[in-house]
Amino acid sequence: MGRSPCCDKNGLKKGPWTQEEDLKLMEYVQLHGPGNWRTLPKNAGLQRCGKSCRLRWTNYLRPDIKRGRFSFEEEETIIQLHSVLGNKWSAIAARLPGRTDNEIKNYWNTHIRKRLLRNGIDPVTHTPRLDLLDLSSILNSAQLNLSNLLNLQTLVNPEVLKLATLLASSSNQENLEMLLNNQMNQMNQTLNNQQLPNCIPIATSLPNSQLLNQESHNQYFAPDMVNMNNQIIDESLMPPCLPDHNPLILPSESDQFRAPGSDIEHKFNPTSQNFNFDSVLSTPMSSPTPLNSSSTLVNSSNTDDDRETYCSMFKFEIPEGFEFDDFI
DNA sequence: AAAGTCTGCAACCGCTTTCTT
DNA sequence: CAAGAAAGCGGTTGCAGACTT
Repeated sequence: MGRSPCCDKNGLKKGPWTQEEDLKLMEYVQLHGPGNWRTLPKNAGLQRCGKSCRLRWTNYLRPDIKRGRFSFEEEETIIQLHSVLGNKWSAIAARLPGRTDNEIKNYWNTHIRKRLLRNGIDPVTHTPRLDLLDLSSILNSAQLNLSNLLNLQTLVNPEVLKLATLLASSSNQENLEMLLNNQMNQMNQTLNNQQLPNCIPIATSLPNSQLLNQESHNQYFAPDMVNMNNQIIDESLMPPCLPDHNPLILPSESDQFRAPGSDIEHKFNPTSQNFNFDSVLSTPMSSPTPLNSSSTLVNSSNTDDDRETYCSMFKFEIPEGFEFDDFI
């Protein structure tokens, strides 16, 4: 037979916890440690279900819980992880010390999700919502080479569409045309060269100050982290910023990088002293239009509602056969 | 100032997985 | 091995406070 019931549901209190109840629970857990929630309410003198006690402890009373507003880095991390893990809040919370899955879930639903929607990005797929994209204004642009777009229709770059959505919503037609022309130049070069087997660099105009801070960076690129070939990656060679859609996959030795608009290739080689991401980033772009011409639109402002996050320097494709569930 | 609406979040609900007997 | 409860988890709700009309 199975266990006996954890509690008799009749007569148990529900709803908000009082200070007295919190105190009883905290004192009991401090003495006996968390766990054994079945017998805890009775032993602690609480008229609560064990499940309720466990939730109260894990979501509110635990001493290591970080209180207060989510930082910019935390928010960025949540977005990046959600693009990979989806609504696996506990898995996301495991990588955000001091934050609970419930807290992250609430923050996602009340803040991040709304902001993504407002920016025309589907919060489920993390891709632009094409139904909101004003394509007619793009296609009617006098300066835009329509044939280029049509030729590239099989290479729709989600990053282009994402940025185009933002720009379209800002009614800044000039910047939109500049950006699309720039992106098309880059894609044409990629097409011509037929390279970059596993990794496609994505252009951004972020200054280095908006890359991940050290703490967040260390969470993903720990000193003992290995690449796909089980080789330990030198910390100094790790990317300065989280990859966009797959922050937990590091490049393998066969991966190549190229700065946007540049002809110079950089091969990722953890054992080489010649490779570093800064050299990729500092490679001058050959495009006639500086990408940072749109920086006023994509820069992070750090205000409450409009902290747009464009931390993506590189976008990594997920290797075939890679199992997220195994990874998690 | 009052009523209505919106927002944020703690807590609950119900399903699935894990564990105990 | 099976039954059934505990634990874990994501979705949803209810309510207090903030904001708007």
